[in-house]
Amino acid sequence: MPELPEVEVVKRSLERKILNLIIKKVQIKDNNLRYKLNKDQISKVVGKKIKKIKRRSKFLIFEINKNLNMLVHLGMTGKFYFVDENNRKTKTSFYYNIDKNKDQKHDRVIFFLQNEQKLIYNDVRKFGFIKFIEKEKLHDNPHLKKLGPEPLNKKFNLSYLRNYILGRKRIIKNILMDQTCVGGLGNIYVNEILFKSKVNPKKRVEKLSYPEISRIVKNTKKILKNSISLGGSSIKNFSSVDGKRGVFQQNFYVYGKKGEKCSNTDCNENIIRTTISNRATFFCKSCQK
DNA sequence: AGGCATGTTACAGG
DNA sequence: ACCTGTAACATGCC
Repeated sequence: MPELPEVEVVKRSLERKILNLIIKKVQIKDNNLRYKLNKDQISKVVGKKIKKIKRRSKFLIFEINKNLNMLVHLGMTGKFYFVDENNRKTKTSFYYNIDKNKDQKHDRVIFFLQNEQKLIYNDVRKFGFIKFIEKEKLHDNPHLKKLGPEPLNKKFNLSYLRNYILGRKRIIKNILMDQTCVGGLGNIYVNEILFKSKVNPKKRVEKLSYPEISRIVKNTKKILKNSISLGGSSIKNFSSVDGKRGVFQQNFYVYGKKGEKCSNTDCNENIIRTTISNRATFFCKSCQK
C-alpha cells in the first residue's frame, strides 16, 4: 500500500496522537517481520518519550528521547492503529481494515503508551520492519544512506534528473522506481506520473527530451501533493476518518485500468497492461510515446 | 486453482 | 561497475 503519500499521512496522523507520550511497554506478538527485534533494543525504549516523528521517502523515523531512533518501513501491508483501554479501535485516517478479528490476527508489535492507549503495528505480509538505531548511527544506516532526494524537495528538479539520467541506459520507469534516484515513489505513482507526463514507461532515458523530463518532475510533485491532500488513500481497503472509501483510488488514471478507455478526451485507445521488471505497468500506447 | 498484490533485496548473468 | 530479470519473502483476495 504505502508509497510516499500514504507514509506521509501516517506520519501526520501519528504526530497528532503520540507525540511526547512515554512508551510503557512493548509487546512482540510475532517477531517474524523482515528483521527480528531483540530484547536489548526493546528495553532501551521502555520508559522513554516519543519526541519527534520524521519521514524519509517511505521510511518513518521516530525520535525517542533524542538519542535513540526507531526506523519503520511498512513494506506492502504494514499499518498502525490504536486501541483504547476498552480494547476499542480508535478510528484514524490510517485505519484501513474494517474487520476487527482479521486485523488482530496480523498484529505484530504492540506499544503500550502513557495514556492507556495501545499503538499497534499490524502487517499481513510481514515485509515491513521496525529497527532501533542510535541517533549517531542513523545517517549511515544502509537503508537510508543510498536514498535519492525527496521528490517534493527542490533538490529533485529538472537539472538533477537530467544529470542523473546522463550516461545511464535504462528505461524511465525503472529509473523512477529506483530509490537511489528519487526516494519514495512506488509502482502506482510511477504509472500515474508517466501517464500524466505522456511518456512511455519503456522509453530509454537517453531518448527523453528536456520537456519530457521537466513534465516528469512537475507531475511527480503535483501527483504526490494531490494524493497527500486527499489523505493518501492509494489503498484498496483504505477508509478515511469519516468512512469514505478509496478517495484516492478514484483518482487513478491508468493504474489498474487495463482495457478501459484512455482518460484523455481526444483519445480512443484502451489502456494496456504489461510487465516491467515483474511489476504491473499500465499505459496508453497512443498518448505515451 | 492460479494469478496477482502498494516493497525490498539477493543473486545470476550480460 | 552498471544493468536486467527473476525469485524470494508471507498472506489474502478475486
